[in-house]
Amino acid sequence: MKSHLQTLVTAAAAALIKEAGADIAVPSTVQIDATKDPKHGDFASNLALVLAKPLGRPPRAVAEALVRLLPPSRRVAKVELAGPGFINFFLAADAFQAVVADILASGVAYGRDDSRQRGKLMVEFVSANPTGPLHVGHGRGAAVGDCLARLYEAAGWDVTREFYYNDAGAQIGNLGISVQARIKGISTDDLAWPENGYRGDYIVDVARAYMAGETVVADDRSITGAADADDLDAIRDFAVAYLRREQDADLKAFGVGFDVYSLESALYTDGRVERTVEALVASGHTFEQDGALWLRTTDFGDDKDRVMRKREGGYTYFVPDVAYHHHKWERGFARVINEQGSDHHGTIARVRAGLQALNVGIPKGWPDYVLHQMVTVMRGGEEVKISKRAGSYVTLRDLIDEVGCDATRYFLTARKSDSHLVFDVDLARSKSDENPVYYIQYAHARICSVLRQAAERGLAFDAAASADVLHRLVETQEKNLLVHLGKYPEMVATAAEQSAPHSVAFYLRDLADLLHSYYNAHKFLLPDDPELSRARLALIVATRQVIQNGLALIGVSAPETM
RNA sequence: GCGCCCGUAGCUCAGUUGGAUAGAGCACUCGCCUUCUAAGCGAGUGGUCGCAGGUUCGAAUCCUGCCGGGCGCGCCA
Repeated sequence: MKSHLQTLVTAAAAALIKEAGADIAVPSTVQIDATKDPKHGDFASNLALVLAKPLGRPPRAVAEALVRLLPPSRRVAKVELAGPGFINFFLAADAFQAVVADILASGVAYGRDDSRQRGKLMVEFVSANPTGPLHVGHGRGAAVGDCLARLYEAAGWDVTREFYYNDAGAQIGNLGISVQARIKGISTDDLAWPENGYRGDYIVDVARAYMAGETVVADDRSITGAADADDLDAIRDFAVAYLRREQDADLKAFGVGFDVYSLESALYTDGRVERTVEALVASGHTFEQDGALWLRTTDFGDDKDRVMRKREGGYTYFVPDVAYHHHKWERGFARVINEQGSDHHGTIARVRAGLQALNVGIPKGWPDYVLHQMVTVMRGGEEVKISKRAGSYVTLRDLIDEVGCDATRYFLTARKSDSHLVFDVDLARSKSDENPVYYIQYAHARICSVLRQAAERGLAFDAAASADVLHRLVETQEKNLLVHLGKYPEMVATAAEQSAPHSVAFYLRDLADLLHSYYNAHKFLLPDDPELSRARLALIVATRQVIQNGLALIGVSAPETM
């Protein structure tokens, strides 16, 4: 609808410029906006205001000329001038009603572009190291990252979900020592407890499973406990697999899955780290100082140079990071989105700088980043900080167990990711009108309920019989609903473009709002007027479809009863 | 000190590639269930969009400077 109006207005602008003999270009994208106030029609254009200055004529005069030159359209019922020079479009009723037929015909594909023609795209997210249970912050990353992946898929990208982790470094060594200490009966209160040991209760579970000779199977590895208290390598390998399995279980309970797991250790064993160093040295951007090897990342916009090889030997994490991202590029991902906590934002400039130094044709701003801010968990008006299991932080599992997967996903998705998020546990678990999750799901369940009643009363919905009765949808609530349903594809496209999953949650909240208002104002099952009944059922079935499609994007279920 | 992010109603937050009178939920006040689920609806109260300048037909939105909060600034990851 919007693009149709853009075509009309662009044509009018071209004609006007020609008529005036002016040497200016028609703006490449003519702005057409849905109006806020129905008095201003359905859509409005500010083009006359934009063209007034270059044409050297008052905005109102430009607007009048544009209206005069506007090609006729069956879908436009009326055009008005208003305010300083806005052109307001009033559309014909059937232009809105047609969206119902469109949705019913498209089904789950409504709002989607399933062609995958836009190319390969990777979303790397969560990427937690296997040293403990996932915490709320990982949960936010999982919810946002997975929703982004679904949005990009809906927008026509061929999406790969990737999880990157370190299974070898100092943190993992520390993990092994911690488990070994527990095996030997050392507790966190003892003097012998390792200085930087992981203190959470889950370490005890790992130790017990290892000594019991359990076999653990994670998504990307499996291992059997060797039950040897002195074999630190075996303990470490077992602990990694055990904690990976725990994380997989949490992610599965959260409805999040991955296509690829990448290991930092693999970058060393397959020689990529070494090759990266060689390539960077060959680039001429490295130098030796204080016994260390540095990369002059300041040549590429970083605010200080970075060490690659430490004085005592061994590479900093920066090198495998560059190697890893170079590999992503080689794998053919023209677009990569790294979803991370904003506390890591300092790494962005140096990774991009390292990739530029390689000089292999990677664009300057590649890869993209979506950062999320911290999550504060509140219960009973107070901040919750401690989980028994993890020791020092609230786990994702805690939240799922307490408020459920649906509410957790909704609350972690429904905020702009670069804003701090206050997760109110009491609100999320309340089964009342205060809770937006239930509000949206209730709208869906209500429609299902009406359809059950319809079947019982012999008014069962029939898509084929509804196509030619849509002109009966003329009430205010029906118009509002039709307009909002028509905006769904644009919402999906914009949310993907702007990497803004929260707009899906807000759209659904508004859609549910319109449905509930409609429900309270009008009846759907009208034995005395089967034609109107068919039209209204078609409208709410279309609404149900869009609620389902939207909830699917944020990974929240659409229950048929509540 | 430097860099990034945030500051909008009492609370939690939308709205930021400049558009018409700044929105929603909660809370508060008043109404609505013999009728398809009241987990719902309607009406009302509530704002110097952190502050001060600037840019222009027009600024919550763009620019500059302040104030307040978060995060980062390791030869840790």
